[in-house]
Amino acid sequence: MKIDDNIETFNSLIKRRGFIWGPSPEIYGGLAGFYSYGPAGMALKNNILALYRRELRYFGFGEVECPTIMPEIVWRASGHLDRFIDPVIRCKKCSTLYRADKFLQEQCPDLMIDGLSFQKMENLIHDHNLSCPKCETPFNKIEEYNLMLKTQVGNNVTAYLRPETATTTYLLFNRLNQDARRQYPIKIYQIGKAYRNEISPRQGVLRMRAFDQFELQLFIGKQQEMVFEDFEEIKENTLPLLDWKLQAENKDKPEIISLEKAIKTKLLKKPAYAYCLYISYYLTKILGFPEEVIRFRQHSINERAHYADDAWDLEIKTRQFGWVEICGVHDRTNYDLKRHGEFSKQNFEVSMGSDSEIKEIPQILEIAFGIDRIIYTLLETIFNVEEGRINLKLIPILAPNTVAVFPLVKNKENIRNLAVKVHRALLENRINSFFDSAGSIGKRYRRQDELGTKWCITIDYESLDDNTVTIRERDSMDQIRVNISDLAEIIKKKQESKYLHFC
RNA sequence: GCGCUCUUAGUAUAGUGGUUAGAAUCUCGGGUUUCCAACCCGAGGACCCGGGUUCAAUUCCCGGAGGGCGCACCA
Repeated sequence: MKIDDNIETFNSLIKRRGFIWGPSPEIYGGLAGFYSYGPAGMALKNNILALYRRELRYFGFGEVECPTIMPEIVWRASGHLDRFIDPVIRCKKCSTLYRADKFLQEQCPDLMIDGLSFQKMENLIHDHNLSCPKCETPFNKIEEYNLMLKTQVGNNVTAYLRPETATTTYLLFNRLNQDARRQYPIKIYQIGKAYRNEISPRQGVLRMRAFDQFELQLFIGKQQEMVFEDFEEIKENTLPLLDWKLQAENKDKPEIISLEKAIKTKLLKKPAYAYCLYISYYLTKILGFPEEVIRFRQHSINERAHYADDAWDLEIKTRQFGWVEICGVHDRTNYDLKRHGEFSKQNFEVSMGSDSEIKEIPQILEIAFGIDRIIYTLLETIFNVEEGRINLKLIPILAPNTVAVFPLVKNKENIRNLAVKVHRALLENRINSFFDSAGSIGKRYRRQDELGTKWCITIDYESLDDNTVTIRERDSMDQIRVNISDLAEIIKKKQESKYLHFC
């Protein structure tokens, strides 16, 4: 079979090898914006999360998990109820849908539209005799389009599926404050599902209606943001930064700049925020993304979310979709805690240091990853076609199978038996080993290449005499011969040494 | 959500108003094979869903769902 190095080959691989399937439920035709992970995709996802959990212990983060459904008041306080419900107008004739506020602003650039009530916008549309640009028909009344999925709990209590995990983490603030014993900043993360009722989901898993988020929070004092101990350790690292000024000049090449310099030149205001950018870069790099495909892009002022003081997206360059945001780093100020303090009538002014007299509501810095976007962009980035061979260059600890074990030929019973024995022994050592004896040896290698398996172990005639096997490396296809008794240790060692040295 | 367009085995496709719906790859069984998708034998698997027209619909028409592209949307 001819294998082309193109995006179609990649797209079919994702399905064929059981990474991502959908839209689900496929047997009923699918519902747009919902996807399932197959065994390989789920193994990859779990491996990424396991790596992240391990790394975040190193950086001093704790993990929490909150309900995915929260009552209405939470979203009123967070601001999502206002911001996630869009006013839309529908043409009576062609039923084209427009965002009422954006449409008004476009038609009447001089008017101040932001913050107007639905009724006022409706009046304005009427007063200005605005009609559908396509067919000149007048509009219906303004309707609500709710980006949050609404549900009912118990006896008619209105609740919403969370559109982000972050807010649910903030609701734990007084508990976390107690738990942390004034050791600020409090570093906490949450991994879990979030839901958004996208108008028209596209681009596969990049815009799903149910997706996994991985959001890290720093609760931190205003002073501490400016004088931040952890910053000192990482300030010499360089990041590719594309600020909004460069963007305004229509440039898309980021400037490679050290964090120390970025602070000095006021490109970044706060060392603690710079630290967050670094963390997001670190977590991206350790998955095996090459530098060339990573950049940070700063949001312009009107692109920012309602809570943000500064915002940069970590973007990955993809073949299929251009630059894709996989992570947003947001300076949320004390907006969230202030609001939840007001709405819940709690006092979130706390002492963050040794002086009990000094109290303030903590600031929040947030690093928000979309896990499904990480997985898609990673797979696309490391997908390679080399001389007609598909090679998925996953780093070893992320690969669904750590190793695969083959008998060189399948019809020699003693070779096969030894291969099974070797495979079992690896499993005993809790190494994810996969056994395969179907087809030719070459075919089995190729199957594993498509899954990103770094090492294939083959038992041949020589093995029967001297208890050695070959280890074939995925990228070079070179083989080394080792003793069966050393195999598990060798694999474990190889696996560990293959990450942690990217910068 | 609008417009255009598409939807056939796991994957990528050919084709048809009456076909045993074809070839590739794939999967399974068997043979062969001393290391990179080889070969031989055998088997398996598909017309997105609903309605209409018709003696007969996978094929034509309408609607729905889903995908692609453009517009709009994307805290």
